[in-house]
Amino acid sequence: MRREKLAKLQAEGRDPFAIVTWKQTHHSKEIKENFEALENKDVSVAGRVMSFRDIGKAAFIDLQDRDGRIQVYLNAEGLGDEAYAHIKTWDVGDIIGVEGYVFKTRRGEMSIHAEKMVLLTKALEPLPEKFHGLKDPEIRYRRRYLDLVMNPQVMDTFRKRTLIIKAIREYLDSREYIEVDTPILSTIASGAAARPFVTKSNALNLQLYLRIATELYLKRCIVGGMERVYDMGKNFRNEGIDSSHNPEFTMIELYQAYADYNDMMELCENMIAFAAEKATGSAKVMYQGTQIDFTPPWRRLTMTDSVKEYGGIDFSAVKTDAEAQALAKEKGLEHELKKKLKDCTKGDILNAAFEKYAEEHLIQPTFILDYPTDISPLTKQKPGDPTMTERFEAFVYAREIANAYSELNDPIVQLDRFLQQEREKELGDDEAYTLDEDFVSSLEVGMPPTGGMGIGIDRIIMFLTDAYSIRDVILFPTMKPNN
RNA sequence: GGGCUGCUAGCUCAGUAGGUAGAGCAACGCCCUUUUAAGGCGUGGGUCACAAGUUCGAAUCUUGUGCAGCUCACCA
Repeated sequence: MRREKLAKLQAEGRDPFAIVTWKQTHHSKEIKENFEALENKDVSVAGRVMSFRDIGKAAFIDLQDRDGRIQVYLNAEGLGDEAYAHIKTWDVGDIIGVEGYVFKTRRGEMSIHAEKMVLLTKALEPLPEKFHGLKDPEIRYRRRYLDLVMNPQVMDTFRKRTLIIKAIREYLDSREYIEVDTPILSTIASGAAARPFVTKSNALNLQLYLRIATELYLKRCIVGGMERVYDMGKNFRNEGIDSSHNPEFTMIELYQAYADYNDMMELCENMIAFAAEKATGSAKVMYQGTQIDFTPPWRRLTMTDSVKEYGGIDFSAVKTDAEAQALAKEKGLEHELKKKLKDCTKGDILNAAFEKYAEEHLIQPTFILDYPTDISPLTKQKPGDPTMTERFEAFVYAREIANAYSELNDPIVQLDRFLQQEREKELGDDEAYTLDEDFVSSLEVGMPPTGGMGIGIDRIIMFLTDAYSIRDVILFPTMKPNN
């Protein structure tokens, strides 16, 4: 039916697809916000026909543009008999241009009294139903364009996404950080515990990996003397998909020379509070019915203290791996451990106890400090305690949103840590860190003491837009094909 | 990967003692000059996700497959 209408239009020499441009002087929202100034003035708008109420010798169209909707009133007096009859053949979903003057209907609806209307694009597929809209999550994600047309909240979320990302850039740029692009394709995917995607260069006849982190390249930039750098972009991890994981996701990593993890904590809480205010107008936001307050300073708690507080286990009294193993057995922690109990260090067991007892309680923004050395191969040890590192993770609503540390810059220790990881890999941990020899040699050139941090941008956006699933903040989430 | 749930008209959803498939909106036709989930009268529209099985007969029961959502595990 719509195809027949299109064919007729083309036969009549008014093919909408032949039109190249339309002069848009106003958007819906600015007309509504400046109604008094614009009343009886001419405007030109464009957008999609969302509903068409034909009442005979007059009709009303709800026109939707980037910012919302505005009603268009049309009749034969304003447009001429022939044009009016023609416009009545248009459909919901069509994209049109309208010129006319601004006025208010009897019911008080701010509207445009049409004087000229042009069909700019014919929609061959009808839109979902106007009242119930589009709900099916599969169609919403697969055909996001329909979701954007039908669900204004979705448009709002993705506009906020842009505001948040801009705010983060603004925050760092104003503090003399340099934004760089590090490689997405490389022969070694390291810098995080994750399996990479594998691809191949035809020209080089070479197996390449998609990056799982930007860390090792950014630290090379610090070695080179950039002092403050960041890379905000996609990482790729070949892992499962759920409501907080997408195989490709946006991450920022930033590094600051002559700083440590305490400086990173301050940067983290201030930057996220800044982004929250820019995007939502407040550092306090509602997330899934719970108020989250990002106002600095956030709570600071060591991992050991968190396990003591929430699990009633005092690891500061545990001296050896054997004692820790006995404790793990007593508390039934074997289940939480990846390795066999006898291969576990005190650090592995502390981390397992943290995940079991403490993590779920971390609703308001909280920094968990001082991670075991065994699970932190790129991190500097704490002065006076080689089993622990100067590392923190930030938690909100029991989810990790940031990971930061005082960077390990001793090339000899770093090589040892990588070799330990290689051994883990041989023991069957296919997510252990891969040795990057060139990175180690960059440390031999000399990296100043440096603080670094990674923040999951999608997760920050989830909290600031009240999104339950990461798919609601990624325009085109990864999906299996369905035919 | 495990468990649970869903898949019926373009959209939102009904539809089991197994018996020729329904509503609202959308579409099509007619009426209506300030409506707004406009209204009134009329009409058309389906490989019930896919495949096999049970049965005289399957949207409905059984098995398998696909996709999706939730959830647990894994993973930061």
